Formats: sequence, C-alpha cells, structure tokens
Amino acid sequence: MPKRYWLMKSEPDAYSWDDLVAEGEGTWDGVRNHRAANNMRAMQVGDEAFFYHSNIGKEVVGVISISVTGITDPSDPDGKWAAVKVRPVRKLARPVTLAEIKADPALEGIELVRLSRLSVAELTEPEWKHILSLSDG
DNA sequence: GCCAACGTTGGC
DNA sequence: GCCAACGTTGGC
Repeated sequence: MPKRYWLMKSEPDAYSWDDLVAEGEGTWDGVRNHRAANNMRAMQVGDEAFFYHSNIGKEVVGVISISVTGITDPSDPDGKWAAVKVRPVRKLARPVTLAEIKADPALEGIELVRLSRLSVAELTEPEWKHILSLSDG
C-alpha cells in the first residue's frame, strides 16, 4: 500500500499545532462525520497529513504522521467512531493559507475547498507536494 | 420514502 | 454576525 496523504482540521482554540507538539502524540478524536471517519479508517501507519487550523488562521501549519491506526474514539460512549493517533513531524517554514490554496490553479478541486466542512480530507500526491512547495519555496 | 425544520461547521 | 453546505431528525 503506497503512502497516502491527508489533511486534518482542528480549531486552534480547541486543539492547536502547539498543543500537539506539547503532547508529543495526540489522539484525533471527536470526528462525527462518516466520510471523515472512513478516511481515518483508510489511514496506514506512516501516512502523512497536514495539520490545518480552521476558523482561526485558516492555514496549513505543519506536517504530522499517523502513528497509530484502527482505534475507537475514546470520546464516543458507543465505541462506534474511529480515531487515530498522530505525531508532529515538522512545522512548515511558512503557513500556507486557505486563500492561497483557493487562488492556486494547481489546487483546483482539492477536497479541502470542494467539501469545506470535511474535517479529514484526502490529498493527492501532486496536491501534497504543491502545498509543500508553496511553503518551502 | 420524501421533505421541511433544525443544528453544526466553517468561511466570509 | 451572517450565510451556505451538509447531516440528521421527525412528521406525514
């Protein structure tokens, strides 16, 4: 299974990049959308994801890697929803804003924009590399 | 099984 | 603060 690429949203008020770095490893729980949950179920250990700050910032701030897959959401009393654990890899040299992503023809059709309410989205490899290039120059 | 009402998310 | 998109709920 080749590596896949994801984008995971969090409101920094609730859980920010700095919170994850402080923890070292974080459980990505509280997802209550089937499409987002299915994306988490499809994740493999070692897949990489962008950490995106929604609402405040509206920008991709860092790269994380999936460290544990296939766990049930500890915040779900019924134990039906999926969760994963993630670790920070590196902060981006420069955050990439939603406005930049929307304005870039190379990122037309990206799930982040097309399905704006999806909290766990998949990126194609070209989309992933393009966003990295926007940050790193 | 349809659809209106309502709640939530997230951008503006 | 508003609104669009989308999911869920409940009446019929």
